[in-house]
Amino acid sequence: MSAQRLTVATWNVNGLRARVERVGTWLDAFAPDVVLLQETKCNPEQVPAELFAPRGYTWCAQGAGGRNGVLIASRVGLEPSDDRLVSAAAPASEVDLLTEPRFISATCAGLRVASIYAPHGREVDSPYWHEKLRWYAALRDWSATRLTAADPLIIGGDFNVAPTDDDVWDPAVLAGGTHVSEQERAAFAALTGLGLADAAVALATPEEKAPYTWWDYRNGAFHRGWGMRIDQILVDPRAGRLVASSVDREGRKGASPSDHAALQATIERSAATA
DNA sequence: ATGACCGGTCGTACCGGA
Repeated sequence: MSAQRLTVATWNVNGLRARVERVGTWLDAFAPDVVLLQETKCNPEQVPAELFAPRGYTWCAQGAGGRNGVLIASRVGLEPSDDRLVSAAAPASEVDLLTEPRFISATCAGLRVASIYAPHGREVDSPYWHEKLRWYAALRDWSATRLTAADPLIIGGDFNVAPTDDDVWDPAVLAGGTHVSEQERAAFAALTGLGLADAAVALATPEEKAPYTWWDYRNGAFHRGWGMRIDQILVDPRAGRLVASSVDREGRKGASPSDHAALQATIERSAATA
């Protein structure tokens, strides 16, 4: 029985139009089968088509102006979905982040994949932070529904949560802020609690913990190691066996990087499930 | 290298990011 390997990669590019050259270099180097981008900061019609078509990718995108924006590109087939995140609860203030382009899903090679950009939250207990939690509840509900469907589920993106203290450079410095609060961590844990594996954690070892994916532009944070692991790929075990995960630290170096590094995960699917 | 941000915008300062 043969096996098929499939690599899914996620990257918050912080402006796709400003990152065309780097994204192209990265696609050529890693050749991911499925690409999940966040913070494209452009409308779908502004997506640089020359990035994808010549490399054999088809893509779909959500975007509205110069903020947020998510995209899925695939070279193993792509069937877009118009699913949206829906909340049973109304927003508690005039702020409604479920209307922003932070979620898109598609079916690629028999897998349902989603590219997500979780809200930042700004400050703990602010209206934006409460919206972050409401957004997470909607993502959990959507994920639970998808896990009852036939196609295995993979969700990748910028979750804007560091799931444990191991995922930040200094818990004491960050205490009291967003990304590390008990409520945000519980919201993230509700997703893994559905049975989705955090790929980087699943493949980490005692000697090499799951690597950071984000470093602040300011204060030389990257070179000081002041990072956080806030980008994840969550994998339904039905999708296959996790065999590799890596973070492209090189892509965070040099001139004009994103403040996020790309994260790749490779699964091995049996021929029976492919 | 001992110092340190960036993209996008009805813009040339400001917002939002994490």
